[in-house]
Amino acid sequence: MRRIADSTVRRLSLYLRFLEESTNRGLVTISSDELARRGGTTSAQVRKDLSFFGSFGKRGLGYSVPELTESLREILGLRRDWQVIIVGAGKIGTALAQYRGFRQRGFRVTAVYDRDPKKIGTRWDALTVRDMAEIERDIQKEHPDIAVLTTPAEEAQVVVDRLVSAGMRALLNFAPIQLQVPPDVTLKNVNMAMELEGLSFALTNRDR
Amino acid sequence: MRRIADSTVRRLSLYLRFLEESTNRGLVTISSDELARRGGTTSAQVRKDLSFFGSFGKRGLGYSVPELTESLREILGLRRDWQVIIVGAGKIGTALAQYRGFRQRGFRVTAVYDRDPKKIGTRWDALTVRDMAEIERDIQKEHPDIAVLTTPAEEAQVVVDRLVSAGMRALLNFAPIQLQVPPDVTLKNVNMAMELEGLSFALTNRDR
DNA sequence: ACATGTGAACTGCTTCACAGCG
DNA sequence: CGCTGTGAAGCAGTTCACATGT
Repeated sequence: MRRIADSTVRRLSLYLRFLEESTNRGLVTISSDELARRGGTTSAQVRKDLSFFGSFGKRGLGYSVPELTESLREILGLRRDWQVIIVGAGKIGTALAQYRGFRQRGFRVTAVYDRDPKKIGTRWDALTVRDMAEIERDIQKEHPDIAVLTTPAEEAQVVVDRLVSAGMRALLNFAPIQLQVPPDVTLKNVNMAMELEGLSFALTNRDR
Repeated sequence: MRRIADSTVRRLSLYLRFLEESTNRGLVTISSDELARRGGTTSAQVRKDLSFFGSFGKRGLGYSVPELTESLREILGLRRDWQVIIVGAGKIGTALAQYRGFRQRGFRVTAVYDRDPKKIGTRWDALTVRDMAEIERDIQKEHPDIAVLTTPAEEAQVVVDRLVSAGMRALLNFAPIQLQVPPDVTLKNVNMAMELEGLSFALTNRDR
């Protein structure tokens, strides 16, 4: 398989969302044009994105909603559940741990870590905040798939180094800092400061 | 001014972060190469990014940390404060409203809205949750600059339409849905579901 | 007739490489 | 000599346009 662009994967994720919505509305087929309108892209883009993985449509007709849904789940690796740990039990970590959308999509939060003794042992729903000191042991025992980082920026790189050497290979970073990871580790960033500054730039330079 | 790529603006935001860090470490000058290493890019990229806005460096020397910091603040529109409202007082909205990083960077959360009567009137810090019904009036009176959307996905588009017709021109959307806005409105998305699915894809297709 | 699938053209971001200047 | 600033080249992602299959 040829290398797939990040932008393509993001759009596949969107298409899947529309397909799920279409299923709920009882639609049986959908065209690349309809998928494109909802995703703010073009029909050619939709077809090109899908073409990297195979031929899923019927000429003259469009795509079968259930079949394309299943194909996208397969492509995105969503036919299985993923074990997620959250590192950092601050405001955002807490909010994420309790966020329903995760489990609904097959991302099961199985542990939350913090190093603050006041937080360790606290319970939310079925989760107890664990001691950061135990994280290496736990990773080697429980093999979580994805770590979500919600520590303060100052600690994030140190924590990442620990997670990576303990074996984590997929990280979602919320700390407003660019982390360094080895090439076999996949890192995605959610950087609200950056997005806000993007809005600030747009507002400032609107009428150029 | 020529149209600036989104990716460029995001990097400028990163450069600014490193510059602030460099200031704290007492550095006086910095080279494009150093900026590049921290941002996971190349020195040519750094120089090209900056070149869209002017010449900030000294040949043979590099960039003055305080001068480049100030220039980037200017470019990104960060020499003023921005008024931010949060729409949706759920888990994530609550976490964001209390997030210190916002105010530190000049983004002042001035109001939080929800339509749930049980939440309206609740106080956090200096903020009281306001009734969603009053949002149009408030926008016209208080002229907030940026709205952060943390409503459930089902309600997000309706809320956006209300915000836009009330005059909002910059939106940061946390709902896992692609929103439609007119071309004069700037919309940025933070979509955790999409990032997680990107990680799922990477983990699944790693050894292609 | 209609919508897909895809090579070819195009657009625009990134990288190169070097002239220019301190 | 070192590092910036920048045209030119390279490359990746997007769009076009049409042959193809139903």
